[in-house]
Amino acid sequence: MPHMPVAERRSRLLTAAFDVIARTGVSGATTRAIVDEAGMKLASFHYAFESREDLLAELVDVVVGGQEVVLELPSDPTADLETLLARGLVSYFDQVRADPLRERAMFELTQYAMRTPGMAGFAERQYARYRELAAASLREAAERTGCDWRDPVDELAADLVALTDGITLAWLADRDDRRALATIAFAARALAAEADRGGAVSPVQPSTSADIHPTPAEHHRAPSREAAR
Amino acid sequence: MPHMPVAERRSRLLTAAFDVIARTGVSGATTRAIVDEAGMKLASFHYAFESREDLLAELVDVVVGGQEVVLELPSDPTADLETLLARGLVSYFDQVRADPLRERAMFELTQYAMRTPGMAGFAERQYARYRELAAASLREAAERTGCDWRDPVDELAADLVALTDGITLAWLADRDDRRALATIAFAARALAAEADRGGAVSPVQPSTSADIHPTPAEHHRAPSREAAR
DNA sequence: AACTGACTGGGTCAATCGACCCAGTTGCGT
DNA sequence: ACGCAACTGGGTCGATTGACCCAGTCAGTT
Repeated sequence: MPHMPVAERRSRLLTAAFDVIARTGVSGATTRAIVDEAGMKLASFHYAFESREDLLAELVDVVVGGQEVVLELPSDPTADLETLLARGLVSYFDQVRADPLRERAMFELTQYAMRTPGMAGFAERQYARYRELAAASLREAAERTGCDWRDPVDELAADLVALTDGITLAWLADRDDRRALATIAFAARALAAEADRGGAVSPVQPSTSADIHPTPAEHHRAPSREAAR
Repeated sequence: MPHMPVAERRSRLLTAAFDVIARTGVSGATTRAIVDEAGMKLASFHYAFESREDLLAELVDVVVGGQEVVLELPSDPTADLETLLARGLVSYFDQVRADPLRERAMFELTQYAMRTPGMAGFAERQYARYRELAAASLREAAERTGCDWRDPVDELAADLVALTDGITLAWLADRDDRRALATIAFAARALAAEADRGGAVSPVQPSTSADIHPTPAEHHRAPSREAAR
């Protein structure tokens, strides 16, 4: 309603568009729905953006570049590599659970970019970014536990991205927390098996998934944290 | 144009709708675009289907139920478990490469089902079906090589589905054949590590991924076979 | 406090959407 | 060959869409 600089207005419209896309998909993100979500009038839209396509292109750009957190590794000096990876994956999964609509919007935007002629490269860049972040996490995990990856981290990063994608997609479809956590345990086991322990660390032994469940018997429960605005 | 039974007409409209969705997404699959693709007139649409939603619901139903091939295991009595899984995954990947639009349409329909109120269960059923097929493949692979899965196959099936989903999604985004095959090698290694060799089979040893690449150094090349029509 | 350019609000436009209608035509069962 | 139900074709409808316009209003500068 009140006056505000263009940059601010553009930014607000972008987050509003993202929220609308999360709820109703890209096709539901009409100019009217977006300005409604942002609490503006329709004319403000074409003042801030050339067109709807223009906004969507910028949104994809911002979203790809702003992608930050993949694995948040706990600072536990006693944990071995597999446990560390499992904890990191669980923390990622908690993020997904806390805001499922965000993940849906991400997939939606990726598919939109893939099928829009001028934006073919965006989806590719997005996955390159994912791998980048995954590689950083893998490097740090190995360093902390004194392990060495047998193959280049970039290769392994692609494996990690594939696993998180698969876990996320399946969970979005069936919302089965238990199964997702079981797959996370498998993923940690599989990734840890790709490393040699470099120093004097005790050998990695196959573990059950029980020790990585933060809240063991809490299936199908909505997360406490609300979606960030 | 000519007369034909309702069932035939419905069927043709369904496949036409699937093709349109593959090309332009669910939102692009308007009633006019669908009948155009099928070579019919607009009135035929509402003669065969109650509404556009009705067609989409039936399409999701058919697509979920008609899902068949996941892993096609080669009949090689000398292959060990990991090699068998790797070959199966490569054959799946070849299918994806042969008809990428089909996979895109599948993801598109899954997302549509997830965000459409009345069709929440369809996405869940789809993934249950995926796991079912994956479990069958895993069971057969273990049986052929005389191995035993340490955990229930249903658990492992979820892992396999996550991996194939992740591999497919990443490849659709960047079309990097080499990376996809490397991830497939990782997947086969990781899955095979979940089995105990039951009989007198030689122990599974870590292998490089070189032996499963059908065309080792062919990056970013479009597949030779064209999408099936 | 006056001025002026940045910004808003409400309205309009052609295009496209799903849905529907109905007079005409086709081809099957008999 | 004939009757009639199954089916087609062309047109229409209200709703929604992206885009645009312009007179009015606000805020920062002087």
